Order: sequence, then C-alpha cells, then structure tokens
Amino acid sequence: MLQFGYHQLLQGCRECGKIKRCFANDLVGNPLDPVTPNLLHDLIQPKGRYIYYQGEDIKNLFFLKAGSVKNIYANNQGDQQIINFYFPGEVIGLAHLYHSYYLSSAITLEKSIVCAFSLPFIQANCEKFPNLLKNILEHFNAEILHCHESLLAINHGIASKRLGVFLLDLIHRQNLAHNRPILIRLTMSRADIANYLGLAPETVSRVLGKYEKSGLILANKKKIQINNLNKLTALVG
Amino acid sequence: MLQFGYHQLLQGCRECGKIKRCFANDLVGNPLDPVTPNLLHDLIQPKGRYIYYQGEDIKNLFFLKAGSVKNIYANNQGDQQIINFYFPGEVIGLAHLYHSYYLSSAITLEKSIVCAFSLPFIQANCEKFPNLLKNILEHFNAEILHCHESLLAINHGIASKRLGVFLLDLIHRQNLAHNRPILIRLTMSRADIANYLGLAPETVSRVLGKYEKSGLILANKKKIQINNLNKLTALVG
DNA sequence: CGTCCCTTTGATTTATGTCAAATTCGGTGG
DNA sequence: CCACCGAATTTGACATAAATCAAAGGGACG
Repeated sequence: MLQFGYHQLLQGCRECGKIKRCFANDLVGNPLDPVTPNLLHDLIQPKGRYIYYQGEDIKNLFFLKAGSVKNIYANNQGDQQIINFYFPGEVIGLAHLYHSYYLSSAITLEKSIVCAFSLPFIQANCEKFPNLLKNILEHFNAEILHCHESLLAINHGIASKRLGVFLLDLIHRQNLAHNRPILIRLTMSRADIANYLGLAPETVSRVLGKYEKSGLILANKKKIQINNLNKLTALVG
Repeated sequence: MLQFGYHQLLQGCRECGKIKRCFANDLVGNPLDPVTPNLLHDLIQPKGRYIYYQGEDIKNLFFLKAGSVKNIYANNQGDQQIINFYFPGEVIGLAHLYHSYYLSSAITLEKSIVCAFSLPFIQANCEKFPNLLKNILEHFNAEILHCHESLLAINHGIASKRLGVFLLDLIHRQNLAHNRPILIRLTMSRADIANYLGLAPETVSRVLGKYEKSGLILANKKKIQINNLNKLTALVG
C-alpha cells in the first residue's frame, strides 16, 4: 500500500486541476503525520472497478479527479437502482458519512483517478480546519439538492422531459455550457441512463431519436451534440 | 417578537419530548447571550402556514416539535413538487444551509409547533460544540438517504409499490411499528400524496382501495390501519 | 473476419393519466 | 343540533405514454 507523508501528497495535490473543490485544498498548513496512510493519492482505476461495495465497512471518502463513476443501490430482491453519476471534482461516499457501512456501491464507468481520504483523517481535520468542514457541507448540500431536482424531474416528467433534465444536469456539472457547440460525452450505457431515469432502455433510445429528428441534438453513439440549448431548457420547464 | 434569554429557552427545551434529536440538546453549558433572538421557542403555527417561502433569504433552521410539514418546490412554469414531508423530531430547512435563499417552501399540514435556530447561532455554536455539528450532519445524512430511497421507489415501482414505500416510510419515521394494530394518521391530502409520489390523486385512491380489498390495510379517510405489515413489506421489495 | 453485446426499431400490451360524475367530508351558520 | 355548501375523495369510462416482447442492425474486440 502507498505510504507518503502528507507534504508529498499535498505537493502533488497542488497540481491537481480539481484542487479548488478538493478537501486537500483545505489542509494547507496541516501538521504532517507520515505514519498512517490516511490520504491515498491518484489511485488509477480501470473501467468497471468497484470503488466500494454496498455493505462494506466505510473507511474512506473519495475525491474524483478524472473519469466518471456510477453509484448504485441494490435491494434485497436484487433490484438495482443507479442513484447518481459522479464527475471530476465531485466527492463520492458522502451519503454514508454517518453509517458504519456503505449503503450503495460505486463503480467506475471508464478509467478514472480517485483520491481516498480516511474517515478518521477527515473527522480529525474538520475540527482543526473550518474550511474543510465548510467544503464537506457544501458537497453534502449539493448532493441533497441534486436529489431533490431528480425527484422533481422524474416524478412529473414524461420520458422526454426526464432525459432533458438529465442532459442539462450533465452540461451543468461538467461545465460544458460555455462551449459551442456543446458536446457531451456519455460515459454510461443507455441501460444505465434508463435505470437512473426510471425508464426502459428502448425508451431512452426512442427519445434521443425524437430529439434528433426535431433538430434539438445530434446523437452519435456516446457523443451528443446540443444544437439548441434554449429549446432543450424550455422543454424541461 | 419573542425575547428570551437562552437559559429560559433551554429550560423549556429540557421538557420537550423531542429533545434528544434537537439541537438544543447539544448546547448544554452554552454561555448565554440574551440580547439576540437566535432561538425562537415553541412557535405555534396553524394549518397551512408557511414556515418559509421559496426565494426568501435563509435565516433559520427549524426543529419540528409537533405537527407535520410539507416541503414544496415550484419551478418557473409553476409546476409544484412536494419534496418531502416532515414529522416531529425532524429538522426543516437543512437542504438550504449553504445557499442564501430558500430553494423550496415549507408549509404546515396541521397545527404545528416549531423552534427556530438562526443560522449565525448554529454556525457559531458548531465550532464550540462538536455534538451539535454531529447532530446536524446526521440530520443531513438522513435527508440524503431518504432522497435516495424515494428515488429508488419512485423510479422502479408501479403505483402500488410506491404507495407501499410511502406508508412504510411513515411508519418508520413516526415510530409506529411497535403498536398493534399499526395506525397511521395521514395529515396530508390525497393530492399531496399523489404529487409526492408522482401519481394522479385518482391512482392513490384506487391503490388504497385495492390494498383494502386484499386485506392489507383498513382505510378510513385520514386514518390507515395496517393489518399485515409483513405482506406490505414484501410488496415493496 | 466473426462473435458478442449494445443499441435501435417495430408491434403489442398494460398501467396509469385524464376527463367526468357521483359521493362523502368538513366546516359554517342558523 | 342540523342543514347547507364547497372541497376533497372516490368511482367509472376512455385515452395514451411507455413497458414489454421480439428481432434486426451496428460497433468493439479478439
């Protein structure tokens, strides 16, 4: 297992493109404790790798530096529900912070880079660094708000509205709105999107087809080009 | 406006049946500051009263001592979505903690009693009282988990499954499971339930009727008696 | 070049929304 | 206490969006 002193780790962190949102950013001036591997840095994970398993003891929060991850919950019957997707700059595992074990699994959708922060480390440093706490609360808050918006969209939308909300969410979370044309790279399968939105994969396919016919988007397998953001925004309400 | 010193307020708090989950419980030994009205105690609200309005500046977190509250979000088009219901011992307004204004409205469903904690008060005391912070994070966490479960239920359930999940959630959150028979008092209208579950009010009515015919429950207007909790649990998966 | 899996497309079924009407409930005032 | 009114709920008939079932097309990868 990796064994770095914090100073080395944090040195590397300063060059991370996502440092602004990362916990590491809040630890500047932290007294070093090179003995325990509380911060695992730049773990490179292949596609399909479990970051953590549902039921496993919770040990870390993860900061996603590159790639993408799906968060999936399975009930007793084996039904599976994708709860959320995560993108660079986001924190994975937050929803489990006050439980002893993970309540869902996190799986990479593509080759990804994550940094792991141990819970004792986080908790100890929250007391010392108010900014760290604030950062965590903000991520927490974003998680709740995202959930609320998902609920609204899924509850009251027909399929085409749900997919519209999904696309807009991707644009927003990946900061794509300022590019022309807006290009989305879907790292998840149609089945994943369908599961996430509570639709059948066939319906996702049909709605994308319908969007394309109406000139709203240009869809080519995993690449989506948004031609008319205003119209898409209007569609979802 | 009410003007009490904290010692008086906290005195009253110790007799509150919900003190265990309340922030006030974490403030024992707090130095008093009787000047600012940071803690408004036992506000009695009639049915239909707004605790806060969507768009209003966020000033307080609220602890619900008695009654029940619905949390509702309206988009630009005027579509409304009930995000959650709150019951005694729960905290209202948490999802807005890191925004400047409320992103949804909270409305009492019946005569209710709430206590208001100002944000500066909360924030200042979080630094002094680790238990307070822990408490807030636990409430936060519960909020996220509830959201996840709602998503799962609503996404992958047919109407009867959604309503089953809803009833089980009420039983759980109101600690009704240990009573025989289990009696639920629905403080919200059928239309509210329908909106929350993403169904039509007629469907809610029909599903309740179906439950009753199958002997699962006994429904009499706002009162629901659960006859077969195991069967209901099995139904929702 | 062939296999497998993902995706798309088409035909059919079904759950649930919508519209409309009947019934019940809850509150108000005589 | 009872009669009335409006609102909420239930019930019924019908329309429709989306699931399901089935099969064909297209990429990725060995």
